[in-house]
Amino acid sequence: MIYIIFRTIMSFYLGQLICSPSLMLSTSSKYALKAVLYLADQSNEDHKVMVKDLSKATQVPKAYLAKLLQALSRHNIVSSAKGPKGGYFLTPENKMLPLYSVVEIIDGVNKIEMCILGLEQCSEKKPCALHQYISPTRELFISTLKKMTIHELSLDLKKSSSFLPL
Amino acid sequence: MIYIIFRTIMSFYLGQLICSPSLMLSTSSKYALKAVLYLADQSNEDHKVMVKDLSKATQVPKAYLAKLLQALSRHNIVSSAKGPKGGYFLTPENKMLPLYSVVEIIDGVNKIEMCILGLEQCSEKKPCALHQYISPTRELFISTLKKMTIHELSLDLKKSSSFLPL
DNA sequence: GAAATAATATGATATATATCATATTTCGGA
DNA sequence: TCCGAAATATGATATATATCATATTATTTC
Repeated sequence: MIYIIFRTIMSFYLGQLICSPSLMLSTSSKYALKAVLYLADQSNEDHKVMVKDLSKATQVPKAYLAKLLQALSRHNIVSSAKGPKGGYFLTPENKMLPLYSVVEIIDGVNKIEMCILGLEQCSEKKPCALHQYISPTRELFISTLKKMTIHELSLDLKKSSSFLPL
Repeated sequence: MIYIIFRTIMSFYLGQLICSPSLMLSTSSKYALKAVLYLADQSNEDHKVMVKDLSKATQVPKAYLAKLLQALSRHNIVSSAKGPKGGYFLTPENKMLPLYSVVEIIDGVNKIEMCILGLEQCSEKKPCALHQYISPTRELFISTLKKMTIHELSLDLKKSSSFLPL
């Protein structure tokens, strides 16, 4: 309670919210990516991971993560098995998928490709004021997400050139 | 009401929310940028624009826009005058500011520069799995926002190489 | 084939964000 | 110098998003 009040005061002082989620991706997408990353590193057909453990490893609330994983599973981005010895895992085929697939399912294509100002009418032919300047960034972002496969990322983790999230 | 139900069903079907805000920037930043853009094109010291009119032009709810403008005004990103003949406007100095200033005030630096997975511990030295791949995009994004001045954008509008939002 | 396990499905709640409403201050003009 | 216009400040409400809780279904193991 006191914390909330403090936060509110500080927020006003700073003219912004504290500890708000970062830009670029939605919180949901971030959570999903974290989970997929963990699965890429730790799971396979013979070693499935339960939401419970995924939740601990990624610091994402269990039930919320479960919903995200269900969506991914429904769209065959991740694999799952019910019952004892069950859990989530990634098949080699899953690992070949680009990160884009994850974001696509969670946030949706429209969200990813939408004009930066959120203008429906904005297009190459009738660009908004920011369009031409932001286009390179957007294209780089999207092509990066499309190029990077889950597998690649897990290789980095194996050779320790990157680290798993807490 | 019916609409809400329809939306919910469709959302479930698609596995995602419909018409959700785009990525990259927060809705607030988008609104603020739209307003600033309009001001850059339409206002000067002798021709101030009231929130009411800004609201109409940008399709942003009046009271919400007011709050955003107040924050910008408090931080001298935009100028304002109270009373009759008052309103918001941009001075030449205001126009020299980069778009980054707007986003900085509305979303905050932390939000802009935060790790894409939202990991506090992520850094050059201890990068998360996405860090190295996303860095170019992030840097391009930030440098673009820092380079583009409000003035530049208004020039585009004048020579009609871009269009004002509805 | 019964019991336990874990994903799936669904609904309810909390929090953050966006939106609305109203009071206060400041300024210009009659 | 008083009235009205407009920004400012603040609080209240609604909506979207994130979080929690529970019931259902499928699968393994004994």
